Amino acid sequence: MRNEDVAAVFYEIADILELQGIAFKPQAYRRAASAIEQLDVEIASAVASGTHREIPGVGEAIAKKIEELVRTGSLDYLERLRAETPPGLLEIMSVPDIGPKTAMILVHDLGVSSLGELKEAALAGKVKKLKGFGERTEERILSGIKTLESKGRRAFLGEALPVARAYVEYLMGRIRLDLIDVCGSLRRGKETIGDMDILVGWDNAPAVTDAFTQYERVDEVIVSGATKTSVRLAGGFQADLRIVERSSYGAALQYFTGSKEHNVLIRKMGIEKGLKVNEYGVFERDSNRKLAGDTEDGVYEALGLPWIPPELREDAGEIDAALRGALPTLLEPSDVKGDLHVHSEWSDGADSIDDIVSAAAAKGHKFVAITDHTQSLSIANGLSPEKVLAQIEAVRKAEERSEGGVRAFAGSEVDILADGSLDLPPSVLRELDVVIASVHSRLKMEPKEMTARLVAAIESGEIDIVGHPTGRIIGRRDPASIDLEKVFESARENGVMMEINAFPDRLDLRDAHCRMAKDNGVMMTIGTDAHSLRHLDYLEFGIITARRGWLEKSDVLNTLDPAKVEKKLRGRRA
DNA sequence: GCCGTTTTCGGCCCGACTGTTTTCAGTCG
Repeated sequence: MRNEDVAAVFYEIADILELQGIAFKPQAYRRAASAIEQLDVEIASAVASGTHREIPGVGEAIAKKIEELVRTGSLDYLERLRAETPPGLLEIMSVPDIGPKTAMILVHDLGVSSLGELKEAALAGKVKKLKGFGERTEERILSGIKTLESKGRRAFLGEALPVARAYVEYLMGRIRLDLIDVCGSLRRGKETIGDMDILVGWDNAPAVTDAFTQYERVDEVIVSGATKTSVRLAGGFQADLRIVERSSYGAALQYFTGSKEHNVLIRKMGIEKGLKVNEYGVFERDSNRKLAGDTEDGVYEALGLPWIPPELREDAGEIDAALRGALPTLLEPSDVKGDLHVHSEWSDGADSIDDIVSAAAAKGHKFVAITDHTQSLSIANGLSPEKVLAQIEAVRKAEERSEGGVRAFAGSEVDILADGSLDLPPSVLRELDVVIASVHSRLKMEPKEMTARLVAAIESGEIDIVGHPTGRIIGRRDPASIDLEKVFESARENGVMMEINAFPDRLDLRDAHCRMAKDNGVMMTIGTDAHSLRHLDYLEFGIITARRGWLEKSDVLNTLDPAKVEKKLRGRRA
């Protein structure tokens, strides 16, 4: 069982307990689930060493359940909970505005047992006749079901960020705003986004609300009050606007950035210090005197903490680290000097090497690596050994022709074949400046086999980087079953690096795995996996992922000057 | 179910908005 699988079990338990009207336990299970998700070791090895009991939020009862999950792959307790849950309840609770109480009434008093039946009942006007229900509630339920049907998956960070930035730009064009930020999971850089939160500090709330709801991409205004408005954008994406007085802006920014779990800890710290923390500021409980609120820095300072970067605010040990003065100095976008994974028209990319080098120069890169696919990936027009050698010459010439002073590395994204061997002979690999090795086939191997396959590639001594190490595609393909700690150990011993693939639907390694790699002493690289020039912009998402993985400048190869990058890469042949 | 410079028992973050209400519960973030 992977950490995500164990977390999913506890999230489901929390949902069912909540449905049963049980208080506090759901939070306890959610806290444990979230901690396990963020864990920087494999849960199985934590159990093996007995350290799973030390995970925050994991006590005696949950520890036992983790052991059972790791040992048997399933959990009796969850099976029992499922069995006693009326069918359709969880599904019905997933409708916006239907929580545990409402869902229970619908199932019991109306006798519906699926979303479809609920919709039918609402359309037939049966819902509004229930005690405590009315016309508006029935409409809301129908609209909620419609939302659910049209919404589909969460958006990738790479999709949502440009939409949010366009919205902010529009608002700033309508009204002169100096205090406006995107907050929520977007500001924290989560890999997928449920909805976007925009915060505005201004004294004329109605004008901002009007501008917000009049945006051309707004399909529907869901709620609109004095300080809070929610709309649905074309395509089903929800956007929330909060307006606060300027003097509360920092507190609101902190509050609406979240995560919820991080904020709960912040407020508990406040309580211990006799303070009340809300979106308006930090107040003394007794006198209600305001201690902070206009800046986010000030809020943390009032609690005796340094400012914590949004990407770390996940209740993953950041508050502890802050108290100890041990927060990492995170990688900054300006630290990153180039892109280490780009495809050209030689394989399945859209652009010429010349155009890629020029585009990299225009973006201010100091280097770019051309890394096309190899022969066995015929679907992507993979290159034969002869073509690889020819391409090396082509890259050298493109670099000479270029005017931006960009160093162009001749590389390859060589396939790791099923037996762990590489898709190009050593004689060719040794001519290359950079060798990324990736798995593109037979992704569903058994964990032992897949781990051995990656370790064999790492131990070959012919590669620099493992590309998109888990092979996951967010929302579509699960990560391969791999013992990542074994892979990282082998990588450290052999001086091989792990890629953060910045493509929006990959982000692989993901945040928690970056942290795991770092803890295992492995160096990381960032590559866009660009297949066209506009994909070169994806570098940002790799940087955000690195930050969420607690990575510092010194953990990432891309922060070095070209000469030093080259020296490090040449190291594999020494 | 977890947790402890106030606690090993008794707490557990905080406020906006809505709808169906005569004063508040449910939901959300």
